[in-house]
Amino acid sequence: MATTTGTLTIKEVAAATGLSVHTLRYYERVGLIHAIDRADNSHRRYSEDDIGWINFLKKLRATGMSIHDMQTYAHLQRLGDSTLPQRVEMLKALQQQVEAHINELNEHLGLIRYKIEYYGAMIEAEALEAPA
Amino acid sequence: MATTTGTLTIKEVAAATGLSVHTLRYYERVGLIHAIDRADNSHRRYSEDDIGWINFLKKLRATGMSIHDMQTYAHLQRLGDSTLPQRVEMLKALQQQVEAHINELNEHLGLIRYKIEYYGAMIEAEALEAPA
DNA sequence: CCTTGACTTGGAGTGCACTCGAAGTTGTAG
DNA sequence: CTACAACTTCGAGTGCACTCCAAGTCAAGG
Repeated sequence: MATTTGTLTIKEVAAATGLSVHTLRYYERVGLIHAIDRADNSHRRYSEDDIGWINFLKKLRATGMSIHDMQTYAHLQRLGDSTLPQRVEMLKALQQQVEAHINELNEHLGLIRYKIEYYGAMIEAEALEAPA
Repeated sequence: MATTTGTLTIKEVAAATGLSVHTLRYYERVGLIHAIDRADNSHRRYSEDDIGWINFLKKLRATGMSIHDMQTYAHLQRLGDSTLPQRVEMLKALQQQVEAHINELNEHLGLIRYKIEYYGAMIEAEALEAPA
């Protein structure tokens, strides 16, 4: 649990995480990321741990979690281990949403595949009707 | 291919499809839905076929397709069978996106499940340290 | 000394997909 | 005749998640 001291610039973190520097500052501003360490010139210096957290945030976003809910989660995280039960509840709710979402996508995927097949057959049929 | 004549009000279609009346008008305005038949009093009268199309639109949206791309698709659809190849291409691209999305969600789901497990164990451990 | 470039801040602007408001028309019920 | 409900249009407003801008600071290079 060695809290690595910050060494990475915001640009480096942007490159490492795929978020823009704008988004990194935005995330910090809205409390998704804790107040980042500063160098003497007041520039941000991120640690490796920060990268880990940011990558986790990215995953939460990618599951469809809203910024608002992520703020709640980040806040609980900062409150420490006493909030573990609440965080587990949030994760369980998220798990169910994601599972439901995957199921829905799979259903729609079935229809898409069917249409590709069906339209493909129609195109074939037309090609036969009017051969070159 | 009997083009059923419109009998359903916008409210009924909203109830049937789960879209709001606002959204139904909006979709028509932006060209996702063709100009709907009107009753003598200029009220919209939807057909069963319209419901089918709207439900398909909902599925496209649910896969993450943008309104813009849906406009393209709807436009091609209205141009008739000659656009089948382009529509198949769009569907194939969509299929790949959805498959990729599902894979991503499954990966993140793995992490979520892991965290639920791990945090669950931490909570257990804490409960043992400080028994009631 | 001057320029360049990477950073800082606060606040404004953007794009998307709706969502709503205001004012008007029409048809039915009391 | 009046009230009401359901619809109509056009345009404005909303919420989300960024995304960008202007003006300023600071360190290093020429």
